[in-house]
Amino acid sequence: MYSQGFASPLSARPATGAAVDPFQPIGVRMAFEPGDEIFAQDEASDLVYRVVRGAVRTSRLLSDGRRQIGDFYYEGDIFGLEPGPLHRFTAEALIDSDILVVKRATLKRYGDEGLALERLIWAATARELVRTQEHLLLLGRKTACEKVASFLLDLADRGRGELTVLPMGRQDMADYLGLTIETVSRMLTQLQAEGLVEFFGNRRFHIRRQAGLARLVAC
Amino acid sequence: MYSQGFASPLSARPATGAAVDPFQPIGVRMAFEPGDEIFAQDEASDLVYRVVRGAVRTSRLLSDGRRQIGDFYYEGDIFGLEPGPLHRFTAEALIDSDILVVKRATLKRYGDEGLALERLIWAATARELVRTQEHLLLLGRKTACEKVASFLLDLADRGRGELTVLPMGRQDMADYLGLTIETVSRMLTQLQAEGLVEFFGNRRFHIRRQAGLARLVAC
DNA sequence: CGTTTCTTTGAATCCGGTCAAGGTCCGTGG
DNA sequence: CCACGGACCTTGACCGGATTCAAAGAAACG
Repeated sequence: MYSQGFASPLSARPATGAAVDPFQPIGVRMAFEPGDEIFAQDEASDLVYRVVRGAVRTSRLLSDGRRQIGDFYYEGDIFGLEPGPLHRFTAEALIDSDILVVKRATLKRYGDEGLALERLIWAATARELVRTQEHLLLLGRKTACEKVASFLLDLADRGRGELTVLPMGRQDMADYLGLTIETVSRMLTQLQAEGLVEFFGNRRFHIRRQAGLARLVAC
Repeated sequence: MYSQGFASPLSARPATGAAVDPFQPIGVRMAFEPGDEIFAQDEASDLVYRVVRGAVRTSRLLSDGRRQIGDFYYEGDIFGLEPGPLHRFTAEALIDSDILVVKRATLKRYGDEGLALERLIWAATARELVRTQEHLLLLGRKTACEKVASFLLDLADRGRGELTVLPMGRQDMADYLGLTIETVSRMLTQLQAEGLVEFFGNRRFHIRRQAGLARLVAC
């Protein structure tokens, strides 16, 4: 639903393997390591980004250190779109990632391809809004257990395999869900004890009872 | 910042007084009473709405009755924009309101005016995203006291007078802030006791110490 | 002026947070 | 291959902010 089928220059796929994607005349491909900053809050936002490989988080810091994660972005996702001239969130790589970077202003020079891209950007903004609204509901009116269940289901929906990989640590999950790491951990333990999910190590899980989990999500 | 200066057919202003605005060739003006539904969740979303007079809330209901308010809209605000074909929130009038309703598909027929409108709609969507992101931070990482303080400041920033009117009841505030009415009430009492705001009746207040309130907001 | 609805206040409870160990995972080097 | 070390995760005990339950008080309406 998210990562496939964009017939546009931005659709560089890691599957091609090459360092410079042959289907990719626009933009620059950059590599980031875990924790690397891709752009910072309050920086000028004239670039658009696409995850070619890896995973990214956007976040905002309150003055006293509290942090809220805006969203996570995976292979194929576009991010860094801002309605204004400045980034309202910081973006950082969660794991080793290749990011395609395009100057927004140059898109217009690319004729049809540029137009297709502009359309793609509009679609990405729309998707951003929808996800943010869903996130709102989660933060405002769901319990800790429902939050964690929602998160796991959402993540599993993207991956196509039985086994889903968590590219982020517990602290990132907590800051996305508006919880503490301890609470996240406890809920994961609980969901596992109920036989709804099963973890293999800290960052691999699969959903045992989809319906049971879905019942917890509250919608 | 929000309600003035749109040089477009949608800028019907209540100040003109007439039931049918002379500057308003497009769209239909409709009247709503408190609690009236303007559109429902999961309804088709081919219309765009503008508050000519009054105030509106958008909200979403979980199956068990929990409710999250998406946002409040006041004079001049555009709402009902959806990235997809269906409304993801319900919209209801908070007080007696006049709403201008425009079919989105017809905009294209209006040439320059239609184009101006499309641009206006893009701007409104952008603003929507920014506000939703701010709301996210509030729900995820702010305390009850900070939430209420943020809310009052945000509302006061829109009105130009000393005295600000709350067009919504405590339950609506609570469902916007992810709290209960009791907690909202307690925080209001507390802020008043600290001399930061002053209430005149339940729905009128003014800010006594802007800086003191702002210090509570955490950003 | 009485009725209804909304708001405030108080007391008790509980969910999630805080603080503090203890355990696990995993990369590194012996 | 195993031992070590550090980062990350889990668990437990306790605490506290927000909710819940209950009732009193104000405001709005006819």
